[in-house]
Amino acid sequence: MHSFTTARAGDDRIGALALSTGCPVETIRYYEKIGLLPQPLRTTGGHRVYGDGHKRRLAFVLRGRELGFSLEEIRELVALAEDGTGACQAAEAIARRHIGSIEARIADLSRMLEVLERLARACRRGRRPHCPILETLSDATKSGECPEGRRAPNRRAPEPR
Amino acid sequence: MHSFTTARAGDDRIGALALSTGCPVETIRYYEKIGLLPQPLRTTGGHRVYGDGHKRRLAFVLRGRELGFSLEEIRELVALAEDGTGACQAAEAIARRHIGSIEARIADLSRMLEVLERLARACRRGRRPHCPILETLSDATKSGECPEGRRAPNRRAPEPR
DNA sequence: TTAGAACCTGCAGTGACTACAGATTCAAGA
DNA sequence: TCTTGAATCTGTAGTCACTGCAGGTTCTAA
Repeated sequence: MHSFTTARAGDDRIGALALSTGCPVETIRYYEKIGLLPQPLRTTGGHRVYGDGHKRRLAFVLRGRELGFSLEEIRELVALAEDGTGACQAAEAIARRHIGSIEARIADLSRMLEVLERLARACRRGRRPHCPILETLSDATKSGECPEGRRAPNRRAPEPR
Repeated sequence: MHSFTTARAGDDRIGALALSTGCPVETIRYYEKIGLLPQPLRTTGGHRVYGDGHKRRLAFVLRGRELGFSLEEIRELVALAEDGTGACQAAEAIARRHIGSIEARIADLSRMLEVLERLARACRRGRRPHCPILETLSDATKSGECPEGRRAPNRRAPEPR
């Protein structure tokens, strides 16, 4: 009937899996390539066939990404989920570390926002001889500076996008 | 005395410029390569020599980065700063757009933070049969889900780092 | 049988750097 | 003048998490 090497009810091709999870096909293949998803079965022609185990694993990864974990962190979390002993403490440690970095990023972004909104308001009030935004960028002694003065050199980019 | 093609008081080598701005040497060269900084003069041996104009331009770029602008946005802002006519309105538009994207990123991060903190607290309260973090990742119908249910597929990564 | 959708592999590009190799130049001391 | 070692040079590759494309193969429905 069909040419699956091992076909079961509920098996999906990559396109169907992409559709049901909202994860692009290319990304699924990428996750497999870097070892975050196990290799699925194949049809005789070489097309991937996913069973329930694969689907659960992909969902795990995607939920991790929604919470902002890096793929390396997710890799650790996957290992913990499959291990068991002491997993909860280790998972909590990963989460706390991640929470710290999110808080730091929010703090960074909030500082930027504050300065930018002040500058944009100054633009709007207008009738200044020069643009407050461009002046601030051209010369930090002008209105845009942070209250605490010159900040430490930024080794990591503030907004890597 | 020295071998500058055109030497002036206040001229700096790349190392001194890096030191005074806090911007790594490699990054300065990178900005030059992508055309964000103009090509500096050179010594007869080929070492870069920076004058005040270059220093001001680098400072402009770095302040833009501190405010989270992308290098492309900074490129536009540089052009506006050198142009003049209507520059303020254009600069404000760029800033407002940037403000919008920062607000969106803060909102994303705040949502993540909320879920993560709830999960980490649940871990700490402990004595559960299973780890709340790992359970949430394994099965979204558990405690970690957002109130509005399954979110739209995330085409852009939530935290690209 | 055939058309076309879906899938395959492999590679290149993104942004904003960062790191390295291997060569050259510079400045200061002997 | 010579030497030493720091600073600089160019060019390339790696980072993260994908995304897009070229060129080929397989699958499925009519």
